[in-house]
Amino acid sequence: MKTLRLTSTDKTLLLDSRFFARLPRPTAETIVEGAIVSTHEEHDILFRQDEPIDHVFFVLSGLVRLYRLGKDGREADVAVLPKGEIFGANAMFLEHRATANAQAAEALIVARFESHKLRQLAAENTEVAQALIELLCRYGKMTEDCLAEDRLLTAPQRVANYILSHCPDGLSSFSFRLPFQKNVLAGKLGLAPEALSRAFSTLRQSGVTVKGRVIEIRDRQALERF
Amino acid sequence: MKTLRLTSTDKTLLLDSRFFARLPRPTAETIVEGAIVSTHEEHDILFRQDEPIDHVFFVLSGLVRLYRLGKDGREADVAVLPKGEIFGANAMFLEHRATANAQAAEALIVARFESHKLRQLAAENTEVAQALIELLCRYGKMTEDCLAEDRLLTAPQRVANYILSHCPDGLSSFSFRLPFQKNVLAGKLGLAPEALSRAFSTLRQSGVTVKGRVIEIRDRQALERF
DNA sequence: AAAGTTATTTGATCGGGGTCAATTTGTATC
DNA sequence: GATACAAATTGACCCCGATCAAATAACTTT
Repeated sequence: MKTLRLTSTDKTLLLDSRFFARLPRPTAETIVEGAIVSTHEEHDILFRQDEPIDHVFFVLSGLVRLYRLGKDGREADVAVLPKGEIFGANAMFLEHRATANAQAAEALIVARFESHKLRQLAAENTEVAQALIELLCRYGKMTEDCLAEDRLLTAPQRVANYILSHCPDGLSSFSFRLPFQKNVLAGKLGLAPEALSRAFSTLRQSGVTVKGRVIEIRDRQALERF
Repeated sequence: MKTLRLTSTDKTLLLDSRFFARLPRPTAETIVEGAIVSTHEEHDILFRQDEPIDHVFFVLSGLVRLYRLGKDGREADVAVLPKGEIFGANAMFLEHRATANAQAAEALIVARFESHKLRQLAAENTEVAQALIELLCRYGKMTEDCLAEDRLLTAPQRVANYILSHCPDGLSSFSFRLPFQKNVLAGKLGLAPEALSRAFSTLRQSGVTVKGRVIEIRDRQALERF
C-alpha cells in the first residue's frame, strides 16, 4: 500500500459521483479536499469484518470485494464495488465496526475520508444526511436484489440477468466486455467459478457466445425468457 | 382492513421504539399524532413490489412479511418484521416504489405515516435524518446477514443460528417459544417448510427438542459447534 | 517466442435441499 | 370430546450446484 496525492482527475471523479454530485459544490469540495488516496495490490485487505474502522472509502479505480467469512474459512461476497462507489459508510452508524471484509479484487486506488468528520457533517448538514440516506437506500436495495436472486433464480438465470443488465434497451443483439475476471463475477453471483462456466455454456443454446472476457448476445428475447 | 384510532398503548409502543425514541420528544409526538392505524387479516397484502406507495409503516402488533416474486410465481422473503419494526421507509428515496411485496403473516395492526411529510421532515430536521440513517443501516445489515447466511450455511446451521440468537448469553440450556408459525420461519430462513422440519430433526442429535412451537435446548455449545 | 503462472473449462461425483404425496399432529369449532 | 381443517412431518425422488481432479486456455515475464 502506497499513499498518493489527490490528482485533479480523482477530484473530478469524486465530485461527479452520485454521492458528491448531489451536494452543494462548496460542501462537496471541502469533503473531497480531506481525502487520503492510497493504492493497493490485488488481494490486499483494506479492513476486516467486525474490525473498528474510522474511514469511509471511495473507489477511484479498480475493484473492491466485500465478503463475509464462514467458520470453515469459506468466503461469501456481499458486494462488488467498481470505480465511483462508496463503501464502509454503514460502519459509521454501527459502532464503527465493518460488517464485512474488504479486499482489492484487482489493482486498486481508493480515496478515504475520516468517518468521524463525515458523521459530524451529516449530523449538522441536512444535505449530507440526505445524500447518505440515498446511498444507504441504494445499497440496501442492491443487497435485497441479490438475496432475492439467490433464492429465486438458478445459476444460468442469474447470469442471463447479469448480461441483460448490461444490454442497452431496444437492442436485440449486442456485445460487451466483462468489467472484471470471471472469478469475481462468480463470487458476485454467489457461484463457484465452475458453476459460472457451466452457466455460460448452458446459455450458448440461447445465443450467448463467450470469448475470453467478451460476451456476445445474439437474441435478447431468448435470454429474457430463460 | 379496518381503520382504527390510535390508542395510548399504541402511542407508547411507537414512542418507545428504536426509531422514535431517539428523536426529541416533541418531534416524535408530532409525527406519531399523524398516524393512521389499520388492522389486517392474515394473508392481506399491504402493498406490492414496484407499486407506488406513499406511506411508511410501523408494526403495532402481528407480523409482516416482505417478499419478492419470481417469474414463475415463487416467493422469496427478504424480511420478516415483528412488532416495533418500521417498513416501507426505503421507498421514500427510491421514487416511492416499494422494493418488495408486504403481506400480513398473521393478524396485523399497523400505523402508517405519510411519506412525503416524513421525507420533508427528514430534509429539514437533522435528528429525523439521523434516525432514518440508523434505521437504514440496521436494515441493510440485516439483509447482508441474511445473504451471507444463505451462502455460507446449511439449513441446520441456519436454524441453529436462529435458535442461538434467542438464547440469552451465559445460559447453556434454555427454552423458548417461536414467535411465529414454522411456515414463516422457514420463509425467513430461505427454506421450504419441509427443509426446516428436517433441519430440526437433524438438530435433535445436538440436544434440540421441538414440541409444537416450543424449542428446548439442552446444550448450547453443541449447537454453536454445529 | 518460450516458459511459467494463473484463469477457465470440462468431467465425474456427491450432497443439500426442493417438490410431491401421504401421514401425523395440532388447533379450532361445534 | 368429536369433527374438521390447517400445519407440520416423513418418505421418495430428483435436480442444481459444490467440490475435486485434470486438461486447456490466457497472461506475464523474460
